[in-house]
Amino acid sequence: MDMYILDTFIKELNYTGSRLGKEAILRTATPEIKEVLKFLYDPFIVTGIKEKKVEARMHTLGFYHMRENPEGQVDFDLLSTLNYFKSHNTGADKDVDFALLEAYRTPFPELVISIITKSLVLGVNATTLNKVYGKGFIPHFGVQLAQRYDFDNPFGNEEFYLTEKLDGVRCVISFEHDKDSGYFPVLYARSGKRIEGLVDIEKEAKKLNPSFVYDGELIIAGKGDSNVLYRKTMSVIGSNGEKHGVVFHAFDMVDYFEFKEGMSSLSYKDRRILLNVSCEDGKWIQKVPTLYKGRDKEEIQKWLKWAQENGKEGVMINLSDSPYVCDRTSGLLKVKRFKECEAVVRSVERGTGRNENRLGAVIVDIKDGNGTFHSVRVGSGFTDSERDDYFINQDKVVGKVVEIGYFEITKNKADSSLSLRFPTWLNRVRIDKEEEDITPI
DNA sequence: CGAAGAGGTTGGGCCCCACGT
DNA sequence: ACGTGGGGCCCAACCTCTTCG
Repeated sequence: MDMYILDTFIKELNYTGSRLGKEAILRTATPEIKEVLKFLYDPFIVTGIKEKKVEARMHTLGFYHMRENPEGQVDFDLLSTLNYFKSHNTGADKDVDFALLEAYRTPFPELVISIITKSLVLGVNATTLNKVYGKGFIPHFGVQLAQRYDFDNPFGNEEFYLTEKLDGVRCVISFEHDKDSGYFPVLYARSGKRIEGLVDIEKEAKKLNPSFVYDGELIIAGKGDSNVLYRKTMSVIGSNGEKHGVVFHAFDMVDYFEFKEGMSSLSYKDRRILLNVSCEDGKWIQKVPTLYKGRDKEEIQKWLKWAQENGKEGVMINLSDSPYVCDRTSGLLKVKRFKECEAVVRSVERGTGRNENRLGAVIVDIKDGNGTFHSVRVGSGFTDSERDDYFINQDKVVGKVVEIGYFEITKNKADSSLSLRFPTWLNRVRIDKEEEDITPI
């Protein structure tokens, strides 16, 4: 592959901000460039190598000050190099070293490294690539995702169903066919990655109708704080081998082929009836109960309150006439309440990528009931101008009391220190308060 | 002209893997 | 043998810009 052609292609792509313009440039890609794009955007290709490992090995190997290699090899077989990392992807030192040696043979070592670390930013994504190169170019697995319900901007006078918002791991049960074993269930995470080893659920799933796909949430069985159950679930799902004690809570079902196409012909109302009659509650597979069905929006408030009082994450609004869409949709809405607390900003941290020369996050301290401080990073919620401003004028925030939004308090497993889940910057600096005046969480 | 879509940042916390001690 | 840190993924949040309707 001519590395200059690749470099020019990428520069052109980055030069235009227009999405339609990017599409036009993508159409000019050579088959080899398309392979590089496939490598970059296929989420199932991982290399185990990111910036930190690269930096560390650059240092060790003495590449640290070599940023360019104008004498390098222009005609370079990049695709074989990339292919190597498809199978050598545990991030071992020898593989990082190989990546560096290969990269520095070309005139564009940084470009090659950014491809291997999959950190090259082009302003396109799988959606655009598939639009240009055809469906299936980048494998895409989509499940229906909810939009946030806005109490100030509600939907019309439509019928809806309320269900509990479950805090676990999203899972889709689909069926495959095999000459020897017939139909057998396969479990997928939201990303399309297979979840293996859930043998109890797989066994029970054989009773389901294999011409449908079942959508639900995995949660460890048992009673207790939803925070604790969530983390136990993550622990079990994340580990290798056989997994036991996890329940699949089914909340939807879609025809197998319609799921593949991305949309159901049946409305939620009809799918729910189907689910009620075709999915029998068992030990490891259970239906998510309907909390309310009707048009009275007061019920949303009522059930949200119920959820909060009972330690639930929130509630889901399923609009009766909406089809199942394998994407984020306004036919499914999530309702949950965020909390706010006070904190003191300790330091400002530089960001990466588009935030390279400005604030990426701040490190704040929250205070517990004993007056002990706990460190939390907050990096979401800043506008670009706030990132610029607070990076240059750090005095505006460092040492100041601010307000932080969050979903829930988390406890560190090892040392019982506290932190916040989904922390966000609200840009409320309390000039009227000092560190001593912080309200404990 | 406002809504929706697409893209790119950022968080906590879990596991596995590689590596140094 | 054991602790530590990086990478990948699970849960996300939010902002910005372009295009659509």
